[in-house]
Amino acid sequence: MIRVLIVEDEPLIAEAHAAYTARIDGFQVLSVSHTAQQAMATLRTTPVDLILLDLNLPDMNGLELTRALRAAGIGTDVLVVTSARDLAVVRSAVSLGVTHYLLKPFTFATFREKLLGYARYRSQLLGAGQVPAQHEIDRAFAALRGTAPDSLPKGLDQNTLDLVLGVLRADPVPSGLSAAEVGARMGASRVTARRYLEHLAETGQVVRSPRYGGPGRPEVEYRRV
Amino acid sequence: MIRVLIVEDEPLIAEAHAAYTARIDGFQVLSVSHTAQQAMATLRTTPVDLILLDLNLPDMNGLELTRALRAAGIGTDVLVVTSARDLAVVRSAVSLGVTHYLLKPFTFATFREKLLGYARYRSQLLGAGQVPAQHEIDRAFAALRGTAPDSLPKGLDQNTLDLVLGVLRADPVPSGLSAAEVGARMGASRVTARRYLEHLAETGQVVRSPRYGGPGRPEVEYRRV
DNA sequence: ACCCTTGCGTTCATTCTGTTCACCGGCCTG
DNA sequence: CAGGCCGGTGAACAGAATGAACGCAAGGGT
Repeated sequence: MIRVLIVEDEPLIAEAHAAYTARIDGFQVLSVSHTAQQAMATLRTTPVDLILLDLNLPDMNGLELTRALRAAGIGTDVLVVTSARDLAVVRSAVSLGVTHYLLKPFTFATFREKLLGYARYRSQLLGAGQVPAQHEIDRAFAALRGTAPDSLPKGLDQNTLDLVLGVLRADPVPSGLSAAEVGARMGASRVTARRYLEHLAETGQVVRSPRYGGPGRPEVEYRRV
Repeated sequence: MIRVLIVEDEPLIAEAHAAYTARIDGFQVLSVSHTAQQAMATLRTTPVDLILLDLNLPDMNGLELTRALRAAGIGTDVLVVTSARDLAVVRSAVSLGVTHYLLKPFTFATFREKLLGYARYRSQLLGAGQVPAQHEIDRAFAALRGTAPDSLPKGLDQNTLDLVLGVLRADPVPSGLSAAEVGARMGASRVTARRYLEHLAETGQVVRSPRYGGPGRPEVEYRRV
């Protein structure tokens, strides 16, 4: 059982994370802290395996808390949960040894994927015996970081999805593209392009809007957000 | 150009690592330290991107040096090079944010693989723009940790792998080949060809892309990078 | 109102994928 | 030398992803 400490100042969100964590086999929420001070105190008295850490705390930045932990010789693994889309923050987090970096908002599937990746890493290192070989270490590192992608609904293919996204990104005119245009540019049919565009629309990565003008039914154009 | 500091007490080995590093495109050996004190002093005055760190130093354990760096707010990335096959050491290293853990003795191929993995991680994070999305962070983490092991996974044979690579190289059309085509050209079944092509794809030596056209499910074509 | 035009949204045959499982040959063991 | 095991292969199969075809929806023109 992996013991988890949740550090999050917003009570509602902390509650949500706790509920998420409890739903995953092998994980157990040990405690919830709302400030960095509180977290430090808890960690001094209670053995914890993994910290779910919000970076935005009232009394101290989450990265500083991590640094303080490391300085104190506490090597507990940390999973950062934040809405900070800042490259410098990501790099700092990596250098401080956080196991994963999860951007808010996230779906339960994404959340679970990260926790399960951590569980894999853990079991591989613990189960490896006393004399790990290079390839065992590699496997453990890969389990830690190599993420199983959010599984797509049936009928969709990751390669094709990447192609569609590539076409949308590469479009010089940011006004949007119709399904037929996307299909032509990626070398597939309108039907296929549409399937993926609709998926992207449903998952909020793209917006649909009608394009009026000529005679006939208006076209639907898709634009990245 | 990635600036590298080598920290290794044994002069001969330090020299070897420096030579290895210099042989890899994009890496530049900035300095060599033989003690932790020396390394600290160098880092205070010189900007360094990556530290190749031997754990066994005369004046201080390498992990302690790393912890001291973090405590001092120095987030330089660290690649640990050691012969310590100790699980606790590996876990500590991870929690302190080392990018890779390389067991001595190693071949040049293994060494280069780790450095190139780091270079991939770096370029992905730097090139991502200011607003990374979750999947971009995931890709960067995967590049950092997803390693291609030297030894082939079970079920694969070096001779067959060479054959597949030969077929891909000999292809006059550089547009890519399907698994069935590769299989036919090497005199093996599609299933076998696919096994090896997928391995090559996972280790980044080959890219997969769908090939659309007529009715029916699209083919996957594999192309060397 | 009415028709005309044009693209949408869906269905379904088609083709290739991904996986499983039995087989074959070599190697170690008793 | 028999028997079991293991690593590598391919035949067979279930089903996944695509596009041609088609009826209908949604605009403009008169």
